[in-house]
Amino acid sequence: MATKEVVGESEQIASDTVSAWDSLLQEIAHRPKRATERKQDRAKRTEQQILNAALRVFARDGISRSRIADIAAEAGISTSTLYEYYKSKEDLAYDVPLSHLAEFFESYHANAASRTSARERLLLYLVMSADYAREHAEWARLLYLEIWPSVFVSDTELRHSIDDFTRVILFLVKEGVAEGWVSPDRNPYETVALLIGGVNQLIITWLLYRKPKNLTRAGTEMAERLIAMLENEVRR
Amino acid sequence: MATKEVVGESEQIASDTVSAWDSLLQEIAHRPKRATERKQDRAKRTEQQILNAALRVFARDGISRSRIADIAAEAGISTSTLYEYYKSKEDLAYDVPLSHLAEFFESYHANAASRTSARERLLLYLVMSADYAREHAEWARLLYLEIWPSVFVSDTELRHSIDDFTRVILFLVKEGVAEGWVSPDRNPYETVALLIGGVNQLIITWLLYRKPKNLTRAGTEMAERLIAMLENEVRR
DNA sequence: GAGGTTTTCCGATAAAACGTCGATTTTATA
DNA sequence: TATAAAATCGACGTTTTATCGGAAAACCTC
Repeated sequence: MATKEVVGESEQIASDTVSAWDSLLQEIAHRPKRATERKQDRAKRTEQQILNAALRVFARDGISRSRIADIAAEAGISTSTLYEYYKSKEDLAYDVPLSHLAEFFESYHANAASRTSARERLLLYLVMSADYAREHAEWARLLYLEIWPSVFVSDTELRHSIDDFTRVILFLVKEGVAEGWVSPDRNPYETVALLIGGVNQLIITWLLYRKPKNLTRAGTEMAERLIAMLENEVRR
Repeated sequence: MATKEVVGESEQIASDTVSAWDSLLQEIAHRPKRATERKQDRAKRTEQQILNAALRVFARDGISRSRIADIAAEAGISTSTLYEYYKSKEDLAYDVPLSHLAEFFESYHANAASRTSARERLLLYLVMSADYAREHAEWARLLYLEIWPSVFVSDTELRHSIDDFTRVILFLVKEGVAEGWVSPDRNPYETVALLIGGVNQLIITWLLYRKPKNLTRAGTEMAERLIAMLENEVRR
């Protein structure tokens, strides 16, 4: 926390940092939706039904085994109507996780407001990632097991959102260096890979085998451990 | 390294450990191939051509966009012949990475022979994982970006092989506890997730963005850092 | 090396899933 | 309530996956 003695440039930086943080999360949580929005209420409802149905079917059967016809049926519409909304199965699959991802960012932004240090914010971020996956297992299964790594998401709204996920951590790691608890000698990108990798691996294992049983607890433990490890690197 | 004074039970354990290690890698590197093996040489060649063609096409187009007809053409056979070998595209996709994976285990086993401590063996394992991915980028792209997380690999030969990948690390982590450089207070599965996660995230990032430019170097750095972090946890 | 058997290969075709289009119904609005 | 725009759907064409029966090649035995 900045002391009152510190003024001028330092103050400026602190203020810049706060605003940079807020605008980063603002931008991330409210990425522009698709250009063409539906005009009628009925259509908005239909769109939502499609997304819900798609999430269920994709999570149950996997994207490649899922059939457009099944999703349409589940949504209570005809196959051809679905094509009015999405031009292909791939297109649909890449749109499904977006709303949840935005919701996660928003929820995180709200919760992070009370945390002042980058250290606490990072801890919260990692813990919340795991917990959100547990709460929304269908979504998580789709995102982590089927879509995240896929190359073909490039140049998609979704790829940007996934990259945002990384950007937040990168931002906090750099602040961590400024705060002095992250080693400045380490490549920040490497540190990011370390953090995301550890947590994601935990989530993936849980999605595949339902182990560890308590993902929230395991996520917290992992997050605390990772941060403690980073701190250990500087104090020597 | 065991001192000469230590004999009897301790010696026994050391010997058991070595043999457990060797038999683990033996088992892993030589998992039984598919039950029905081809009888004629011509057919064996055809099978190889299919696998090579499939790797190329899958890596280029992604599994879901790839067409069986394209793979067959690339392999120089008819579509129906391909179906004599694999009952579906999915089946084929899950068989493709296997031979490379076995090769990796074998290569690792050979290289690890000269390393005596679990620490060195673990380091080598992590470094070699990254390096093998760099050397066999098409294979790595298929395995890491498309298949590894997929739920539907369950009950497949491939899933066993992927689990083997984890088992080796788990084995070494437990030995690390015995050797005293891994904290016994930590859940070994968590430690494994940490290690695999960090390295895999690095590999995935490289496959997607070709960053970091030098994967071998980055992999070595990451592996050394991870192990140093584990060591930091015990010395306090 | 001829005859018989098994293995491998392929063309034709069925089955399934994807995707399009014009006609029809519903909604918004004036 | 007349009209235009938006949304829906059934019918149909296309693409991709998968099957099957028979031809061709390899193998085996005498």
